[in-house]
Amino acid sequence: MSTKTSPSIRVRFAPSPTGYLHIGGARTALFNYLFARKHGGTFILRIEDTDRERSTQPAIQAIFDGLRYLGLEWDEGPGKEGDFGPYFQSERLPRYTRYVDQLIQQGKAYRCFCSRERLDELRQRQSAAKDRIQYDRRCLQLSMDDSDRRAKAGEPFVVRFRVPEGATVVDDLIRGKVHVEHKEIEDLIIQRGDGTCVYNFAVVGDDHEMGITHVIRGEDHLSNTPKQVLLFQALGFPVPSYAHIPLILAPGGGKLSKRHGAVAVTDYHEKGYLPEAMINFLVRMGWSFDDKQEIFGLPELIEKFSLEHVSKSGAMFDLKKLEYLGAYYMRQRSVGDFVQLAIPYLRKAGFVREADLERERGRIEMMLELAKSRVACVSQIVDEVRFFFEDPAILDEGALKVIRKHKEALPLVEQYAAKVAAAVPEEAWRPGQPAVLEAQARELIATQGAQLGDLAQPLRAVLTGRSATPGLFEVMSILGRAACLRRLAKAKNFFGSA
RNA sequence: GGCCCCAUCGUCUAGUCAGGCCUAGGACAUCGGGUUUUCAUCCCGGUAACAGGGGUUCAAAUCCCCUUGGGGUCACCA
Repeated sequence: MSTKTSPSIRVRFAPSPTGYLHIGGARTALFNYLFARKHGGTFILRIEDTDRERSTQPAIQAIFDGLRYLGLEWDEGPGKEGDFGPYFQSERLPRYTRYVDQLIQQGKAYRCFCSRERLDELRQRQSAAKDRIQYDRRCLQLSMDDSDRRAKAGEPFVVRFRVPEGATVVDDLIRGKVHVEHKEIEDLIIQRGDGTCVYNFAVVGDDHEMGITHVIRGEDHLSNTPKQVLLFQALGFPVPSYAHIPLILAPGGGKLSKRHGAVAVTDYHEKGYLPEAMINFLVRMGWSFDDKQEIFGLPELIEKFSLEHVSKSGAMFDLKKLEYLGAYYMRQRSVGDFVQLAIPYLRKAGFVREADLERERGRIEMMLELAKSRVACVSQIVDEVRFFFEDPAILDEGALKVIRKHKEALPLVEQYAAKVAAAVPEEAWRPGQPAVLEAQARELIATQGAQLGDLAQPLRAVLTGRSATPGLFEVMSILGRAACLRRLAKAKNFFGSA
C-alpha cells in the first residue's frame, strides 16, 4: 500500500458535537485520514464534547454517520477502543487538574479571583480606549499565601496561564513560520470556576497523552496555536507538528452556513450523493495533485496525498462542481448498484410498493438504466422517472413549446397512436425493445414526408409532459401499451390547451 | 479596531519554495459546433486570470516592500 511507513504518526479528528458535521469538518477529517493512511499512521477520532450546554447525542451520531458514509474509518475512537482512550474529551477532563496544580506550583499559572463583572468592565474600558482587549494581570500580584488562603476560604476562582515574555514561532507545515509576540496573548484561563479545564488546555493534555504527532485542523485554529504551543512547553511536553488547512468559503465568499444550502454531510448523504463523489469534491477544495488530474478515488488519494500540495487560500464551495462529480461517479456505477440505491427513493416517493417490487423489477431496472446517466445524486431519480408512474396532467414549459412549434402535428400523433394500436398487440410490446415502435414511427413519417422529430417531439410531450426524456421509443416500451394509448388518447387536450 | 493568515481565468487549481522551459496549463461553469427523435452523455473549438504600485535582477506570476482586497481570531465555547 503505502511506500513510506512511519508507524509512529498519529493524527486526530476532533470535532465538537454541536449541531451537525459540517462539510468543512468532513474535509478536515479526510485530510487527517489521508495523511495517516499515506504514512501508515493512526487516524484517531476524539469527540470534544466538553461544552455540556451545546453537545448533543444526535450530533455525536451525525459525526459517526458522516464519517462512515464517506468511508473514513477511524483506527481509534468511540467504538474502537485503543490504548489511548477514552475518546470522549468529557471523560478525559478530570485527569488534567493535576497539570493545572503542577503549573501553579511552578509559578507558571495562577489563581484569578476577579469577578466576571470586573472582567466585563475591564473589557469595555479597553475597548473604549481602543486598547488591546486583555486581562490586566491583577491577580498575578497576589502572593502565594494570599492566593492559598482565599482559595481555602472558598472564594471562587479560575486559573490562568501566565504567558511568559518573548515570542513564539509556529512552524506550520502548510503556512511556514508564523510569528507571534507574547504580548499579544493574554493570560488565558485554563481552569474554570467549577474546576474543569478549558478547551485550550484540554487539547494540549489530550494531544500529548494520546501521542498525537501531527495536528491537522482548520485555519480558524491558527490563532489558538501559539497559546497551545506555550502550554506544551510549560508542561514540558514535546510540541506536535501543525498543519492549518484553509477554510471552505460560501459561494459569495465569507462563512459557509445553512443560508447557503446544505452544509451538513448528512444532507448530502440523504440526497444520495455517492461517497466517492463527495470525497473527490472535498479533497479538491484545497488540494491538488498536478495540472492534469481531477478524478481521484480514495485508494489513489492515499497514495498521492501530501500536505505540501495543500493550498493556503480558502476555497469557495461550488455546487456545480459537486453536481458534475456526482453525475460522473453515478455513470461509473453499475446498473445493479444504482438499482439498489434508487429503490428506497422510489418507494419513498410512492412509485412502487414492496409487494409490487418483484413483479415490477424488470421494468424498474430498465427505467433506472435510462435515467442513471442523468442524475447527480440518487434522490434526483424521483423527478427523473416520475412520468413513468404518473400520467402527465400538464405539460412542462419545454413540452408546451414543442406543442406550439408542432401545432399541426396532432393528426400525425393520432395516426401514430392508431397505427401502433393496430400493429403492435400486447404480446409484441416488450419493455426494453423499442424497435417495433420506432419502425412504426418511421413508416408513418415516410408516407407523410416528415422528419422523425416532427412526430417524436410532440409524441414525447404528450406521453411524458416533458421535452427532455431518455429515448422516446425506449420510454414507450417501458411505459407499456395500455399507458401509452391512454396518454395518447389525451393528445388533443394538450394540443388544444397549448 | 489589535493580531494572524491569504491573494493566478466567474469557481477549484498547476506553475511560486530551487527566477528564464509561461505569448500562464488543466478542470467546473459559460459560449459555439458535431453526434442524436429531445435531453443527458460523448467529441471538437472559443471567451476568460498573474489585485495595484514600487523595488532587486540580464530576466519576476515566481524574490523583497508598500497599498488594496478577502478571511480568521480576540469567551469561565470548542
